[in-house]
Amino acid sequence: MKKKRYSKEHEELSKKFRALSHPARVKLVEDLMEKEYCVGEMQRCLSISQPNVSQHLKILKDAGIIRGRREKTRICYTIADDNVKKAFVLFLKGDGSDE
Amino acid sequence: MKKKRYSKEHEELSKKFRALSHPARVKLVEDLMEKEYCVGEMQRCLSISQPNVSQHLKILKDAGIIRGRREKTRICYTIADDNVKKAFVLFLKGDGSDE
DNA sequence: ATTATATATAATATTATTCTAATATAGTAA
DNA sequence: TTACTATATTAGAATAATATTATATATAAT
Repeated sequence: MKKKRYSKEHEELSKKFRALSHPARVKLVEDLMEKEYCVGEMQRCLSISQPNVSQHLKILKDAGIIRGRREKTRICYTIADDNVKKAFVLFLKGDGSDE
Repeated sequence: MKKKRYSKEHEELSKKFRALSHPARVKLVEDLMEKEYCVGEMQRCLSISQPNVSQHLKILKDAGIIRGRREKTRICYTIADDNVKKAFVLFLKGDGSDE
C-alpha cells in the first residue's frame, strides 16, 4: 500500500481546482453560469467533438461543480455548486494584488 | 502553426486553476495565508524533497499567486493575489449546493 | 580564497491528462 | 420490433505534469 502524503482536505480541494484547470471546462462553467445548456448546444459553441464534451462534463460533474437532468433525449446541465460561481468571479477580477 | 481553440481569457483562467490543482500547492497556499514562510520551513512541514518544493513554488509564482523576497540566504514567500485567498475560502466552505 | 547553507534549475523516468475514433446506451417515434 | 437522435463510455496514442537525482547558484562566514 502506498503511503499518502497529503491530507484528505488538501486532496479534495486540489481536485476541485483541477476540474477547472482546462480552458474548455472554464468556458463550459462560464456558459452554464448564464443558463442551462444541453450537450449538443455546448458542443456546437465549443467546436470540439461530442465525446470530448461529454468527457469534460463528466469531470465537472464528478467534482460536484455541475449536475445534469434528462429532458426527453437531451441532458441539460446546470451549475450545482454556487460557491464555484463566486470563486470564478474572484479569479476573473484579475490579480487583486495585495491591497 | 497550430490553431488555438480557446480564448485567451479561458486559457489564462484555467492556468490559474491549474496552479492550484495539486495537494502540495493547496497546502502551501493555505499555510502562506497565515504567514510568510521560507522554503526550508515549508519543506519540513510538507515532507517532500527540497527541489520538489521549489518546483511547486515556481508554479505558484509563475501563476502570480505568491511572491518571494530574499532575506539573507533564505527566500520568503507570501500570497501575492488576495483574491486567491477569498476564492480559497469559498471552495473550503464545501459545496454550497444551489441555494 | 574555501566552506557551509539555502534555494533553484536541469535531466530523466514515471505517471496522469487529453484527444480521437470506435462503440455502447438510453430515450423517442414509427 | 426497427430506426433515429442524443449522449456516454472505452481504448489507444500523443502530450503534459510530477518526483527523483544530480548539479548549479547565491549568500554568509571563516
